[in-house]
Amino acid sequence: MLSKKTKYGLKALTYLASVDSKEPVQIAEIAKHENISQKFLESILLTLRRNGFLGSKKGKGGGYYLIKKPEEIQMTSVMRVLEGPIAMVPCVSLNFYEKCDDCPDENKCAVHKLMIQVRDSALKVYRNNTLADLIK
Amino acid sequence: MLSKKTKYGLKALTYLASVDSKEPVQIAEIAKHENISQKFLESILLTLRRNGFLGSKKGKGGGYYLIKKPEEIQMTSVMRVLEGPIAMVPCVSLNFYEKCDDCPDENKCAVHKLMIQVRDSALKVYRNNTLADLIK
DNA sequence: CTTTTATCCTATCGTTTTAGTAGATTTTAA
DNA sequence: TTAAAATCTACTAAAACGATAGGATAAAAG
Repeated sequence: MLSKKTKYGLKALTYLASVDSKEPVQIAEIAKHENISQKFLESILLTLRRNGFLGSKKGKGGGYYLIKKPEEIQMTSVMRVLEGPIAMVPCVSLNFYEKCDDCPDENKCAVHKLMIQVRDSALKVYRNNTLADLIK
Repeated sequence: MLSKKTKYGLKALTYLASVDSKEPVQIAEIAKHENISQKFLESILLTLRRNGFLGSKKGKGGGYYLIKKPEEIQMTSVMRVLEGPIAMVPCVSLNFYEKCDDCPDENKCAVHKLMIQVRDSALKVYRNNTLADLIK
């Protein structure tokens, strides 16, 4: 299941990409437009800012804005920041690899074999989609 | 993340497929071989039996066995029973569809657009793999 | 018919994750 | 100096996860 965090984060990003203004957009506006709890969205935008997707401005006239162009924002990186590993098991994760303690030999593991394929197919989709693709 | 339930269920199925015996295999044997808590595995095998993947026999010489041939067991159906919907959001699920209450128009939703692609790519993999493929 | 072996079933439980909420603080513009 | 906005810290309710406990049921062996 996709977490609400990821879902809301993606919606916020696409909203920012679609308004395409040089002026910062306020949390309240995004929350209202996308039907998201404002307080919850706050924390999501914060992590997006800390991870280099958004810039912010405080005080009156403040808000959030995209730092990069939508065409330059790949879904792989967005998903990794919001949702975590793309792989469904740590033992097939490229960026968050961990060995299974119950599994003596990865190469003979059926779960491993299947999840490698699932990971690759998901990666293909995420690499193929930028923020710009999603707002077309 | 793949749940332990699904992971263990898959391992149990592949073990049963690989021993390929006409005799039922006991839970204890599977649990030991795959390093799974026996009690936990019990409940997993039970749901696999209730969903038509396994047969069982009680008493001495009892245990579990595959009902169908490994070539006939598709990963789509296994995943749906153990893990639930293949889609990451209910609004793109084929078998468990649900409308999002926050989303006014699915066709304009970026999350929807992306998750449709992810679902299709995962489905492709699961449809492409039977239990027999995983033990090769 | 009794004992043993194994599945079946229901209930419970501790931990972690999720999806928030509350409230005070800091920064900026007017 | 006041109002508007993001920032930060802490807390919480509910659900999901990963089991565990203990008895019920069924079948086979003696």
